[in-house]
Amino acid sequence: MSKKIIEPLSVDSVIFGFEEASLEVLLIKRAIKPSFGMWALPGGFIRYDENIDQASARVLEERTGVKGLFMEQLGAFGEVDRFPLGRVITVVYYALVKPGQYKINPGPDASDARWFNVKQLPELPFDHLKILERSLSRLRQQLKYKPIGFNLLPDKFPLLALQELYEAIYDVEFDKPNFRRKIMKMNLLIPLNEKQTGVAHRSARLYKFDKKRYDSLTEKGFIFEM
Amino acid sequence: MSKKIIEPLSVDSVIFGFEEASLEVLLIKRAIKPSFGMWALPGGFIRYDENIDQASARVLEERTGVKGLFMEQLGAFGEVDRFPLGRVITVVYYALVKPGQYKINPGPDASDARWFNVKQLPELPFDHLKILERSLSRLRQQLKYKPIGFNLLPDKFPLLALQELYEAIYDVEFDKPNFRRKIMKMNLLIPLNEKQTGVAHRSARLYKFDKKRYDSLTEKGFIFEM
DNA sequence: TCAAAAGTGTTTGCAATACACCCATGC
DNA sequence: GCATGGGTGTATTGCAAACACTTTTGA
Repeated sequence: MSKKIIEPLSVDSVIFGFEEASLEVLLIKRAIKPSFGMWALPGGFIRYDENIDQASARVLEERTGVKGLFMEQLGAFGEVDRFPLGRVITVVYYALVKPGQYKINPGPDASDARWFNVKQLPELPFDHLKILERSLSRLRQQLKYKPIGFNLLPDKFPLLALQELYEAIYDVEFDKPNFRRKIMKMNLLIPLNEKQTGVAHRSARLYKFDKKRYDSLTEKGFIFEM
Repeated sequence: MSKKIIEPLSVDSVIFGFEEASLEVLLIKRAIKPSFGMWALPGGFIRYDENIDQASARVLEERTGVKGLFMEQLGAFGEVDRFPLGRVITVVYYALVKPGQYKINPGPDASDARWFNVKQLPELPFDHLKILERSLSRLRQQLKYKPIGFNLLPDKFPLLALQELYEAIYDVEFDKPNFRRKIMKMNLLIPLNEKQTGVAHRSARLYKFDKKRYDSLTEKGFIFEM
């Protein structure tokens, strides 16, 4: 595979995770200039023989070890002076990873990588803060009418985990009984014959997302709405 | 102003208009190779001294004569073989124009330009059909919770025009009294002391969109929803 | 037996829907 | 007078919000 890159074009990734009931984003500590040593979004350049989706998927796999991560394009960012060393336009993707199914790898251009709570971000270089804010608002928007939140949860989860996910991302609180009913009425969850273990209270039933059912309902005009 | 361009990067515009109660898109007839003579989306290259928004705004003004058209970025399209003469990634914007406030100009690379009903499109070159479909679905999505539909109507319009706009774009029918009440309850329209003229029925009151009120309501957490 | 979360039941009020009806205008 | 759209009134229904309540588990 040729590694010849398209010079004025990069991809950057906003990787979201949900850990300890709060929304987190994966940042890398830059080991290259410019902005050496700063925490920043992971990224890379686009090669001549791959499309932009593939470039983004490659970067995501490099950093998380996961193939086929959920990702979606946010858009292109192209202020004239956004990158100090030259005119580089970047295409941004945001991605969602499930807890415990990845292995963080800083990559060749970074000395470290870790999760940051989206409410406690370090100073970011270039236009990365703007990119992150836009990703977050797109995520919030998408979550309202697409069931992509399941990509932030383990395959099997109790209902409260789903509720906490929405509460953390929108910074609101829901009534548990009502939330429960709303979700169950959609018929998008498959109840499992498994329960939580090791909790200091009544253990909850686990569910998994029924993607097939969602797809078939969507074809019939069903619209997911939170 | 330097006209030096960034070679592997173009902008394309999906310009929507609302004419005769149906949603239309502006296409140009290509007067350059490749795909000479085909109807296609208008576009151009990005210059070194402008950001991508500016590049898109420039293209939009070239074709419609209107400065400051409503526009929003759809995203970047970058299949390896999308353009036959070389690797060109394009950043797409969709724009909305009000009836009668523009003057169509094919531009230097086209021999003609005209509106096409989105349901009766000619054959399009490259990935332009995919781009158009994605623009349309983004437009439908955005229209649901942002009052951008007013950018497709004249400044002064009767309520039925707004209803017809939503009906045409979503291909549904609404109950007139209910639609009316729903809109009026939002308090986003300023009733004018003007009426339609030259219609063969009772003339309707005209309204204009109250952008200031929308902005202030939005700050307070109001969410527009159709 | 207490804390904490799981899970059920029920009341209430708002808002979308459906539809009957009268009003104004041009031909 | 009749066709066409403008515009108002009102009954019905469904559903989301609020909250009281019982159940299960671990410590």
